[in-house]
Amino acid sequence: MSMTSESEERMISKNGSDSPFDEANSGGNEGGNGQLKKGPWTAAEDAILVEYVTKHGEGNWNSVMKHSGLSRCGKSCRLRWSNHLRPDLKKGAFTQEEERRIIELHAKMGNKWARMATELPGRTDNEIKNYWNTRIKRKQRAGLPIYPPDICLQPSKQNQQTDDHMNTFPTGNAHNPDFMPINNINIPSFNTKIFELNQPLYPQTLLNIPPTIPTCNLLSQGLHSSYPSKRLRGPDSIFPSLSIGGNNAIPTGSQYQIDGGQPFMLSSAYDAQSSHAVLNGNQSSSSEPSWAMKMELPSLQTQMVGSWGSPSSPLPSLESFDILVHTPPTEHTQPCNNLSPRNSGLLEAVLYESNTIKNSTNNNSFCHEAKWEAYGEQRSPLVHSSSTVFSEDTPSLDEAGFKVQEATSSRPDFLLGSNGFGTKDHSLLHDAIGTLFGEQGL
DNA sequence: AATCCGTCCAACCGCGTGGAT
DNA sequence: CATCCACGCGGTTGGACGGAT
Repeated sequence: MSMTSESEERMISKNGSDSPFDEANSGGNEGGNGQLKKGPWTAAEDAILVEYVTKHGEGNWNSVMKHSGLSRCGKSCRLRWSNHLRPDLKKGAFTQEEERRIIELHAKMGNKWARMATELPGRTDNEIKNYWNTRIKRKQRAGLPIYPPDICLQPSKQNQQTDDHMNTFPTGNAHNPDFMPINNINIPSFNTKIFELNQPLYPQTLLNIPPTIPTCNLLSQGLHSSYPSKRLRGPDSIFPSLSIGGNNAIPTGSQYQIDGGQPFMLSSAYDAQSSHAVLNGNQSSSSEPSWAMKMELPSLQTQMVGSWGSPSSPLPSLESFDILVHTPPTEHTQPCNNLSPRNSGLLEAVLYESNTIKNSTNNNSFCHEAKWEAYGEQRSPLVHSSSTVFSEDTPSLDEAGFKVQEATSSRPDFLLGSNGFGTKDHSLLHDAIGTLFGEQGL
């Protein structure tokens, strides 16, 4: 980008007074010297800005800077206006209704603060963002679920009733903090104890485990933004589609039981017609949120999608990774055309490769094939290896107090609640990488 | 009383997008 | 078509504040 006004402003602010308060602050204006002021706004500055905007209207913020006498950049003016000076702003703490709305909206949209703000009259994106960030931190510390189950279930019902994309569960939640690694949330939080714990907070439907929990959302988080937006960036745009859906890891209709509780089905939105079903926004948007998993499981999915899948993750591209993973079993190596370079399958691939190496060493590779065949489909090792890895190598989930009983068929454990790379998974990963680089002589 | 620590929130920063030229 | 520019979004930072030690 060229030297925009913002660039200029950055230069100025860096080269200019280091302290936003050096003087200026007496009235806020430095006007003449060309240096842009930063830091807190003064009442005088506010007054100037309000007067200017009242007179000339919003927009053209750089001209505000030029003509109002404020030595604030246009961006700063816009922010100040929209976050604090706008007459229609609602001040004060969020009401309970607003809080609930925020939770609902976040469940639907993920970190789309600006869009959420449009649904909450008088509230700003910054306000909502701050609220959410503090709230989520608090909940994470407390080991509580981010979403109350009833709210999480809502979009499901809506989805079943309408095709309205606005009602779809977020598929762009790779950036959703809720799905980021939550190290301090223990797997046991999934059992009913956590629900009891939550009762005072979310008195409704806490034990109302949905009869049908799709797997697709687990995998699709962060891959698509379902609401119309002219600004698709980050996870919304970098995952045009992943091929996981074409190789759904969980057999459709598998039934599971948690701690002897009510069995529930794991249904997959994947079907033969839509090989991208799981990760395709349309498909996933028609599916339900797997609230329980998202809330409670710092699972492999969570780890990978939330952290590894993050656009900011300094991970090697798939291309570079392909250099590392150069010997996948051919029969499992479906062309993975849809695999984004930032696909969360990266870790899976590492684990897969490691495991493959290990097992080939131990003449155990046959086991992988058998297991995959048990899933009834061909799958890309880049996508599904972790299921094999974890089903083989991950110790019993019971250790973490999270017991999942599969009623009908084999399933990838990681989807049901790996312990989110706890100690053992870290060692597993370490082991895997060690295997990859060490045993392969790299 | 002093210090530490966590929370809240205003503001900043980097970047992407779309319109204008 | 390329470039410039304005705008907006989401993430992050840093200071103020209050409670705990």
